[in-house]
Parts: sequence; C-alpha cells; structure tokens
Amino acid sequence: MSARPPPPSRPRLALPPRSVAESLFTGAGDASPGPLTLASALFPSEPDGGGGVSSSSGGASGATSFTQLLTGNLAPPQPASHPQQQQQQREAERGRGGGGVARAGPALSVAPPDGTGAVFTVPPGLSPSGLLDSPGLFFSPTMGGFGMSHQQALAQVTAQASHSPFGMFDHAEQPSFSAAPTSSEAMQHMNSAANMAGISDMVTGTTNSENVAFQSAEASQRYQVNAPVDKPADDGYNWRKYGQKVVKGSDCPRSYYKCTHLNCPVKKKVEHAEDGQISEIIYKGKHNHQRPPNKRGKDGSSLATEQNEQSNDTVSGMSGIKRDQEAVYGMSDQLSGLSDGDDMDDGESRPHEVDDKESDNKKRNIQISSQRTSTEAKIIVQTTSEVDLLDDGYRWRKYGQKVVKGNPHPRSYYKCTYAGCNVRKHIERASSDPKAVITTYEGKHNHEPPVGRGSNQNAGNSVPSNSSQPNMQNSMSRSQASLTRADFSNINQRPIGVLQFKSEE
DNA sequence: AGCCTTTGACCAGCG
DNA sequence: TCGCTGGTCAAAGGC
Repeated sequence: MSARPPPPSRPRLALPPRSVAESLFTGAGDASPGPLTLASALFPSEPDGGGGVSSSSGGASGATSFTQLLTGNLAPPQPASHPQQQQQQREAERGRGGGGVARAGPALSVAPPDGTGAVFTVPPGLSPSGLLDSPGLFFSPTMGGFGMSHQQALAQVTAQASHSPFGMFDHAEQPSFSAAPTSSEAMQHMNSAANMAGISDMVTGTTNSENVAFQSAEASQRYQVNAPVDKPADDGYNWRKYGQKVVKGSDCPRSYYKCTHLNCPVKKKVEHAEDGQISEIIYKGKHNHQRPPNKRGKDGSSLATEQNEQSNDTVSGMSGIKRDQEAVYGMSDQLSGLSDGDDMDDGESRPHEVDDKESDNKKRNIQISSQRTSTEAKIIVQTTSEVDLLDDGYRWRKYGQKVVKGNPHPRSYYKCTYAGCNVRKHIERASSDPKAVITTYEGKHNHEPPVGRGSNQNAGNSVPSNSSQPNMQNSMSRSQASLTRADFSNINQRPIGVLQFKSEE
C-alpha cells in the first residue's frame, strides 16, 4: 500500500537524562552495542530549533569543529535551503510541536521535558543515518579526512560490535526516563566518542550535515530513536507486523506490530524517519506474559534486560516498553557516551592530527550505514579490495556467495572461523558503485581476535592494546589514540538514555 | 510447514 | 452523508 523506500533523511535521537543514563549503565550487559549503535550515538539527531544549538551546514561550516558543535559554540543554524535541510526542518517542526506523529491514548510520562534534556541533532550527513546511510556521506579524505582508514574504522566498528564495553547499552534496565540529561556531559562523551570515530573531522568536513544541535528533549512517552534499522529492535518479545501505513504529516510509513504471544494485546507502532530509521515507537497495552526465551543466539538480543523483564517490570507502568527502549536505543545508549566536562577537549584538538596518510593513499571512504540489532552493523567502505574488509582482526571463512536481485555484484558470506563463534558478516558491493562495499556484521564474537591479526594495520599505534577491543584500539589512528579503554569505560558510565517513547494503554 | 512481511482493501471515528 | 485519516484485516508471497 504505502510501502515505499523511505527517502534519506536524518534520524532523530534524543538524549536521555543523565541520571537515567547512569542507571542504564549500572547493569552492564554482556552484549555490545552495534557499530552502528556507536555511530548513531555519535550522531544522534533531533530536529529542533528551540533551545538547541545548531551548527551551520554546508562547507562553510567546515571551520566548525565537532567540539564546537558539541559545546554549542556554533553559529545559528542556517536556513535550510537544501532539500534535505528543508526536510530536516520539517522534521524538526514535527518533533518540536509533537505533530506528525499520532499521540493518541494516555501516554506514560517518562521523561518530563524540563528543558534540560539534551537532544543532539545532526543534519543529514552527520546523523547516524545520514552519516551512515546517506550515499553522499562517505568519509572522504577530501572532506576533511576521516582520520583513519576504512580498515581502521571497520575495525573500530567491529570491535565495538564485538567487545565494546558499552554492552550495557543493550541490556541495562532503564528504570525511568524522568531525569534530565546533563548536556555538558553528554556533549563531552559525545565528543569523546566522536574522537574515537574520527568524527570531528567528519563533522568539519561534511558539506551538508553541519547542522548539529542540542535540544531539549520532548516530554512525552514516545520514543524517538535513530535506530537505523529495517525493523524494530529486538526487545525480547516476538512481534508480527500486521500493517503499514503512511500517516498524515509524515512521509514515512508507520508500521504496526502485534505481540505474537497468544492473547497478548500488546501492539506497537513504529515510525520511520525518511531515511528508514526508526524514529519513534509507541507501545500500546501491556504484555500479559513473560518475555519469551532469550533469542540472543539468533539475533543478538540481550540477556541482562531479560532478567529484568522477567520480573514483570512495571516501572513507569511499562513492561515491554523498557525492553524496546533498551534494544531500540542501543544506539542512543552509545550516544550516551557523553562525558564530563573535563573531557570536553578530548577530541576537539584532534581533528587534523589524525594520520590520514592511509586514507589518502587508499582513497577510502567509510560509511556506517545501518544497524539492525545491537550486534549487527552495516558498514559501507569504499575500497577496491574485498580482502581489506576481511582483515579486521578476525579470521573469516567464506561460505557462500550470491548475486542478489538488482545488484550485478555478488554478495559474499563470511563466517568467523573461531570454534563456537557464530559471527558472520556479509560483504556486498553496491550496485551503484562497485567500489562501495557494504559489510554487515551479525552476531557477537565470543572470543578475542587471533593473535597477529588485526593489529598489522596500525603497527605503530601507541595505543595500549586492550584485549577486549583489540581491533578498535589497534586500528585507531594516533589522533584517536587518546581514546583508550578508559575513555570507553567513561562513556559506559555516562550513558545517555533513550529518546522518547510513548505508551498507550 | 510455519511464521513473517508486504500491501491493497476495508472499517471506524471524526469533522 | 461525505471525505479524510488512522488502524486493522487478510491474501499472497518469501524465508
């Protein structure tokens, strides 16, 4: 009916109150946030002009550092002249005014908007989706340099997906969403995260995504998320999609899901942003049953939350809600990596310190484009050699190849060769650009990378190698070296919660 | 075979 | 009553 590929646009991500975020991280889970989660966290976005600090967009903003963006030391947002910007503005309008999304039914008030809530908005090209999905947002050396080679980025992402200490993102229980986030902290963590990913450069170099704004979180029970996924994040329950429709005021379709449990009345509506990411999830009803057995092995859902869920959590009167919050917003959690003020300068001085030789030489552009689950991420890397993508520190065995419809290039399937590890990754070349390789990781490594692998890319890296994040650490450029495990840990402890969600009874 | 997604059609509420 | 809109149904197809 209304199914149509959502046009690219920027995702929205509202940062949760810090207190909440912290609570989230107190229960560190074992699952790690997906690479995309990380990326999303780095570039969450929430359209909003009010109270938010926006960076100017366009190349003109190239002078604006990511740190500036984070700290709000930015120039007023430029008028959206670009179609995407205009779209963003429209979204912003919707998000701000609450329009565009049906909000029927009594909503649970989880996050009272106190104006302190920070929403990090990233315009197209910088947003998780824009950043990751937009074909136009390839981290190119010509755009200021991403600061690391595609391999490095890939390794980081992979490491994140596999070993990131941010695991709690996926599993931590969120007792509430009432606390107001500390912008500064959020910004700082974000900054750190940005550093880690070399985002600073990206931001400054991005041409059409310079609009970064911190906004006050909307006080509502709905969740606005940036989950760049093609389906709702796994929240532990089983859902069946029974409808999809384009609602008025939004160009994006709204999907309707029902809990598949017998006689369970719970439904949820999932709204997608123009870029296909989940922008909002609205729950209706309460589960009259316990969460089904963990499906982790299958899709990477979390365990920690499961236990909490089992207790028939009723915090804020929502049972299934939290789960989705956690799952869907793993990415936001990452964003949560906002840090304290003293960390603010972690990355602001590094944008151009990065060793971009490799990237220059290889002319690689990286785009993290999608995440379906906390342990699945899609990475688009411009490269001429698929082999490069395999060298992420782990050993892979090609077990299949297939030519998918609409793409003349074969799609290769790889599986981690480590005994007992079921992580897989799919590599395919974009039909439009053979040099653009899309890598999708599925699952989580239950082991560490084989010795001697994955570290060769940055042999000179002085960053202390961490067993849990070998690739990430090793793959970081010098400029990123400062973001060590400690940094990640810090981020862990300063999660940013989820965005906005709404529940209907 | 079972489950899920897709999607056009249908229904109900509202102005 | 009509048109609009959101929500749901259900057949078809895919995995």
